[in-house]
Amino acid sequence: MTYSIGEVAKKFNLSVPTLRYYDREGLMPFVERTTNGTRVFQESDIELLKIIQCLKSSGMAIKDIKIFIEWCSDGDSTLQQRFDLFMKQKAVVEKQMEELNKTLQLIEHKCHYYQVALEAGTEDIHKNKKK
Amino acid sequence: MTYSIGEVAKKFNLSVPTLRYYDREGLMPFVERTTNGTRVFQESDIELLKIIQCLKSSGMAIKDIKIFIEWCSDGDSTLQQRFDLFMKQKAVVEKQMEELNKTLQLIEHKCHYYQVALEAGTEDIHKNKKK
DNA sequence: TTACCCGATAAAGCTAACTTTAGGGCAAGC
DNA sequence: GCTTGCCCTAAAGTTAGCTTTATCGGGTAA
Repeated sequence: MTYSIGEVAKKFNLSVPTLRYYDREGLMPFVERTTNGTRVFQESDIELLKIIQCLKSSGMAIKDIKIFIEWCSDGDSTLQQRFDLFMKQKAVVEKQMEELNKTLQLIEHKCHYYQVALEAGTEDIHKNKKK
Repeated sequence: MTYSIGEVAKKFNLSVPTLRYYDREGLMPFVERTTNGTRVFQESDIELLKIIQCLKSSGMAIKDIKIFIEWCSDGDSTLQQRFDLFMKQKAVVEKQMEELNKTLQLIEHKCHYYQVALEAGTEDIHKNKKK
């Protein structure tokens, strides 16, 4: 099973120019071409794209993902680097979740704050409470 | 207790130009000035900055935070809008946490994948397993 | 055979969120 | 009175991550 760039775009909910941009940036060096230059995506390219998407949503920059892709091309000699990268990225995401939790708590507090203010018809209800 | 822009910058781990940029963008219309134009931050400005930081880390754009700040200036007539905004943002952050969880799971899977590959000395261990 | 998709490239354009640069003011300490 | 360190503004520059535009080629259906 192979896919055209348009099919891949739909699958990943990305635009076709975005995929070509990723290719240009070196994120997809494995994608084959037909004789007239049309990209042909294999199942394995789809799998790699999933990982690229994953690293992207963990906040990794494209130029850093590119380095990982290069490590993939380099074979077993880079296993340690790739392991380290994912361990580092695991810590990064865990940190992000902590931060997001704090953010959520403040937002929930504000929801409650405005709920009470709405019921009272005025924000002053909070000022009075504090004093 | 009041603070200079430099003190606020340290407190929030932001640069001074960034704070001035926020001010220019309309995020800090309440901050007072001395006669010669120097900004003087009150405790209440610090509190508002915390909320701005919170909205920022939930992914809200500066121009949208500005709208919220304007609502704050408009008083009780905008209580409903502000409540709605935080409820919406709560949903946004919950969605982000879901996504981040999926990302974390894939990363953890990859950690394990490379752990096994490292122990075997080659990534081929996974290719063999699949077949 | 002409119209219409789909594919391709190169290059320019865009937006957000800052940062940097260039210029200047005021107050304290040596 | 001069240096140092903080403050100020306006305007230009930067970076990432795309998107848009212009121009082209190939395959198929009416």
